[in-house]
Amino acid sequence: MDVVSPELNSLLPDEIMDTEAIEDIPHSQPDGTAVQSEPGDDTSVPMETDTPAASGNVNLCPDAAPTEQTQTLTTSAPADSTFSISTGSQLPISISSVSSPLLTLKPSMATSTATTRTTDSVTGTTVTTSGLQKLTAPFTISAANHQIILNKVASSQATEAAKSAASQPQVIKQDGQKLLVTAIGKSGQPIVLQLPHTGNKPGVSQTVGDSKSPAPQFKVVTIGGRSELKPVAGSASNQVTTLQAQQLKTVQIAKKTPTSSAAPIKFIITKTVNSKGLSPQTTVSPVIAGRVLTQNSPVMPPRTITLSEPHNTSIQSIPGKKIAISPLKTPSKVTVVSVASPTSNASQKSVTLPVNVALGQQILTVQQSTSASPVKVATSQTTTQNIKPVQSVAVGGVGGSQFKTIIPLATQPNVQQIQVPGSRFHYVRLVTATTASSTGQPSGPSTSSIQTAKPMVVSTGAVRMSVPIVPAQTIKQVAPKPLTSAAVVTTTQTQQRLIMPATPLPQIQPNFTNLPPGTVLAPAPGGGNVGYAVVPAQYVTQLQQSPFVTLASSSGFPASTAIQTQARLPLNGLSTAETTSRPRKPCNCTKSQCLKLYCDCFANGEFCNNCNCNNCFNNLEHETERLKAIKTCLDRNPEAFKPKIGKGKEGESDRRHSKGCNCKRSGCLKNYCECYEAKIMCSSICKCIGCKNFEESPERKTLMHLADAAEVRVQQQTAAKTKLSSQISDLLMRTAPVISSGGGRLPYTFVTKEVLEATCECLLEQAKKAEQTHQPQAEAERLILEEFGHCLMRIISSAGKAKADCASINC
DNA sequence: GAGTTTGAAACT
DNA sequence: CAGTTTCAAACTC
Repeated sequence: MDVVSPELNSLLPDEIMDTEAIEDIPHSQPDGTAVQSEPGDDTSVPMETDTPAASGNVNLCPDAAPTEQTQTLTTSAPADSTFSISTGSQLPISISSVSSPLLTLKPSMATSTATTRTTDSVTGTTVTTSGLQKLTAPFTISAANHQIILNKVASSQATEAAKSAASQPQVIKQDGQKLLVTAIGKSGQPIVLQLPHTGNKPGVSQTVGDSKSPAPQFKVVTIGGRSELKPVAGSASNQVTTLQAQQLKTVQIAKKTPTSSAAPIKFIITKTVNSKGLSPQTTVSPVIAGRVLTQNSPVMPPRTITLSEPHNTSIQSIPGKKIAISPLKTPSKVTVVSVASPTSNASQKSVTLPVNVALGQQILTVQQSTSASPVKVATSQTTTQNIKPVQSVAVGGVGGSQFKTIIPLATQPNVQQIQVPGSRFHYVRLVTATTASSTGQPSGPSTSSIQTAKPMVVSTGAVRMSVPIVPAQTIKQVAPKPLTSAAVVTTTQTQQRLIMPATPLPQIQPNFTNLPPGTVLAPAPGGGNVGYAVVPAQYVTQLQQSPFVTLASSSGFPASTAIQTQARLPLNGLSTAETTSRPRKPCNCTKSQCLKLYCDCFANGEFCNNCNCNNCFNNLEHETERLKAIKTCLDRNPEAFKPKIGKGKEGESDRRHSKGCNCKRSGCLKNYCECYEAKIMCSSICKCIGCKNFEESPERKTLMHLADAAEVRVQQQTAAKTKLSSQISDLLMRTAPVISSGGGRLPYTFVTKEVLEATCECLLEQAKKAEQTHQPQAEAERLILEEFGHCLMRIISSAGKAKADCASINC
């Protein structure tokens, strides 16, 4: 059984995609401290650096172990862009340029004889997690669009050939094979590592198998286009610096073999961060489990991306391995990671996540297959163990499209949700509990099982949270765990959705991107053990608040409704700020069970929480019903859960309703109209009658003016109230202490009841006197006023005297 | 707060 | 695809 080592998990938050599955690595030492790589297996794949004139500098800095073959490639690039890659145990990639054009790196060959040998059986791409890493696959880095695409040859034969002739260069097919690292940050541009389409280059042979199998694209979606560099690599010598592809990743992607039952080819991208746990040398990783790390440092620590693929002879012989990855056509990007069933030790049992790319979504399938030979991953503390890759997929849609994370879950996986700092994505780490027990993972002090269960907290900037979550099946096993004070849960990201594989539901898989958050795809009857659960960001937040993933949690906690804290997902077409500033209205559904689009909560992919609905099924307790309802909605309208209001290219003015309204009586000037409600004009696609919601509409202008006026009034009133309140407060602040102390009392404070009565008596007495003397009325009034003046003078005098006395006393 | 109006969603 | 019904929000009183 495979369990992600705690160290690796602890490092994961920093990573976009992190599959830490390393399996079938022969010759791994039992203690697991180091995975030994076989020199013979090391297939040196010439890596060429193709650097466009305008591209940034690419440096391959091998650091290396003496035995390592490393090459340093430096490519001329724009001054602003620098890309450096050192292949030793690590592949450091540094991109210092944002605006630089596409940078294509073709490392001639970097082979490292590190302890860990992970070689892509198909492409020969090797990524080592234990300090030795091979980067044999050429890759392209486009700093301009924040995309780094690593193209990997998906030919099993290539690997086989490589094994047969180690000296022979492996074939790298560069067509369409991409490792896409997408950093959705400020620009929203992904970082793509891509193999150049150089075809066959000198020293590079292409295998037949490659031509048959479609070029797999591996897309790693990173979080937040931060410019900071993070130390990901373990060994000090090996460093990868990337301004935008900062995420450490260990991605093991099992190539799906459609035609063969043989074990799937695995493509492993291992970020050095993970290797930290594997390699004692690794020390740089900022991410520490249980700690809050601030990653918003302007200086981005170097990152290492390791591509490793365990050798599997059986696998290698299988041509035509495929990875179901959709072309990069649609803005929506989906990465799907499947975790093989932990229960099967049978060789080549691959649980390939059937990812449907139908919607043009980019889907990354990361699969971990259990092979006969156990994968030996050297961790500092653990012995040989199979590490299940845990993948998080972030789908970054253009124009506020949906972000989703699809994670295949093992049978009894533990999930750790990771919030990458600065990222708008939530990451989920899945750990197979059963594997931990079965593999007899070392029960060291800091056993991985325990650590994995613990929530990771990674803080960077405003968003800083990594919380373990459990898969849909094990949701009831979540035990509440108080968050640390440092843990700050923010859901500032725009629509974030996590798809957690729970059990297979093939019929829905094609619509992953359309699935609303919170969707749990139930396993299809007779299907595999891999399913999907679409977890909304809110859900992640919910889980963050209490859930504690226990590995051996067979005892089910009842599905906690408490964790269903309503989170705020951006509404259609609205920015996060807009949505976060305005809490969603609770629904009042009575008949729909909140499982129809009538319900705004459901329509927005949210769980009901603090709503006024009756007989609500839109919660975790009714996953099945909810799933079914979602499927129904999707069947009816595949885009049912997509935002209705698409963002225009340039600001709000271009926003428009995707379907248009059908208003008949409201003139589209009431909130009945979805266009008006969204504060957008009706467009040509609207079918409304008597529409007044157009630019030149006088009614609309009047309404707008009235609205503006009302708003102004409200603002003025608010300002006036605020001012008055402040004045009163100020007055109270000035007077209250005086009154209490007696010193410095204002004169009027001396006008007590007694003083007032005395004054009145004086005035009356003066009036009587004038009356007795038969003074004219005017004179009488003068005398009275004069007496009043005298009274005031005496009061003031007394006040001053009292103040002086008080002051003297205080002194 | 109850009742009415409205239009999207669901249904036929 | 069109017409009708259902539904819940928006609105009015």
